[in-house]
Amino acid sequence: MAAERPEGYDPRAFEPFAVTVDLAVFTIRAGQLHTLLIRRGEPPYAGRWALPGGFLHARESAEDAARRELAEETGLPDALVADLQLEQLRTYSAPDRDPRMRVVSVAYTALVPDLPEPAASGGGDADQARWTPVATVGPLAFDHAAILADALDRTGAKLEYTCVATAFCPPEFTLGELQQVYETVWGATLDRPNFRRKVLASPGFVTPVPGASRLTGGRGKPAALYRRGPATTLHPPLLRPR
Amino acid sequence: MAAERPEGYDPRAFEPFAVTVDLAVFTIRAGQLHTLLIRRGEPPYAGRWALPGGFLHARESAEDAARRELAEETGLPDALVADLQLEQLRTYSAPDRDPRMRVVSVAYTALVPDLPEPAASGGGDADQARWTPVATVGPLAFDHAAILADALDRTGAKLEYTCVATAFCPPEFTLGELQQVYETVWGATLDRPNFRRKVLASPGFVTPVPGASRLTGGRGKPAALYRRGPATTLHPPLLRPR
DNA sequence: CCAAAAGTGTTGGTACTACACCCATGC
DNA sequence: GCATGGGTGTAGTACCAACACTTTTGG
Repeated sequence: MAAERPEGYDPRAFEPFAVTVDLAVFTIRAGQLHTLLIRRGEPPYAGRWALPGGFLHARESAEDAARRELAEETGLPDALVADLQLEQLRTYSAPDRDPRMRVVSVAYTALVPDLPEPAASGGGDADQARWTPVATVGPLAFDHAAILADALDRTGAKLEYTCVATAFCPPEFTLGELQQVYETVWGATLDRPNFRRKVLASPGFVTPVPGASRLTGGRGKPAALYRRGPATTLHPPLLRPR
Repeated sequence: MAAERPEGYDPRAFEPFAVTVDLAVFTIRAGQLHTLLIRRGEPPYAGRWALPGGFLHARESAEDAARRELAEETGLPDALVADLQLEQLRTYSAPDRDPRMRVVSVAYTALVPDLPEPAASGGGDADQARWTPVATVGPLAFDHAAILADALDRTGAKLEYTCVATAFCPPEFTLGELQQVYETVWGATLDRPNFRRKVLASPGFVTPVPGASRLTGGRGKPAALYRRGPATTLHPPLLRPR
């Protein structure tokens, strides 16, 4: 309550916490949902895989910190990272989630198109960063397995009623590629004609690139290309099969 | 990234933050959506209304802190508060959101049935706590107006696809009362026969109390009574009128 | 009887599922 | 030609909004 708010910097007036961000970064590679993991070089959990993340700087919001960490981990230019899909997931604050000290972590979910493997961090203490299929993720450091599970749930749900699926695709994509995003994240197969109609019936979900087309599997009719549209929510929603 | 995680309690390894919870507590009184506000007794924002909230204790999760503050502000017994609807909204971390120091706040939304006016805090420095119609809320302290707006958006959306509406009702309620919850939060009128059918068609949303009935407006046929059912999500969703 | 609130029935339109079918390309 | 993937058409169904109607109470 307001009565407890500190009136200055008196260190007795509040408990000091460290605040971090953790990132669940998803992409689709070779028809499988992957997440970016880094391998810890120091205890606790040395050698364990963990979600990328880090401490908030002194005058930085959690979202700014998340974008900064994302740029560092993926090696993407900051300009590109600035308009990537980034959504606050939730905050994890169990007192014992970090064995060393009290750390409260704000988790974010990022959806990115297929990117090159992150450059090995030159001599850093995190010895590697790697895209890992979510199906093969083993035990993670801290409570990161729970964060990852929450992020997966939320991402699956968001596909139903928002346009975020396009964040997994390159700037120009085919409806078949967009459908594969849904099928991969949901682990379900969808009817192609109906998927197509629902997407095109949602105003602002995708906009056609006139005249452009691309062969996908080497064979078959070249598919028309689309770009992400201006809409962010999906009316009506594209519901998962039961 | 993991490399930046502190290896011990070295105060130079991380920026110290204060962590608080803020609560957007909603109830329905006399057909209007109300929120619980407290009046600040000290600067900054002395005399301004603010959301209830407070600092995390040393070994307490954000949700535990939110329930503790909720019990303190509403005067409800802890046992009752333990199973009230409480949902993490999001975390607010702008560097300047508190003029005195760096404070990161985890916001929660709570939905409660109609309660008595909170007892005046005996000689505390927060001089009053009061239920206020959301339509008449003026400027608030800190970024609490933004938190309240986010909480309203989320609550309206959650009514569509979850069963939380029953949290606004007493243990036994009529379908008319449940419908008023939707109409009040959404600011829309619904068709009674269709509302009734949708609610009863959602398995586990409500369970009938056999034989029980109650007069609502003094006149008219007494309405059957229902209790909250075991379900938490609504299939199919109960969508807002466009 | 009348007003008010609860509850039931019916109907027309919309939207969606599940298919069958046609088109364009590589081999 | 045939396999493969893109794209169109359509019939049956399920759902849903709108509104007419019946029931039960108080005055």
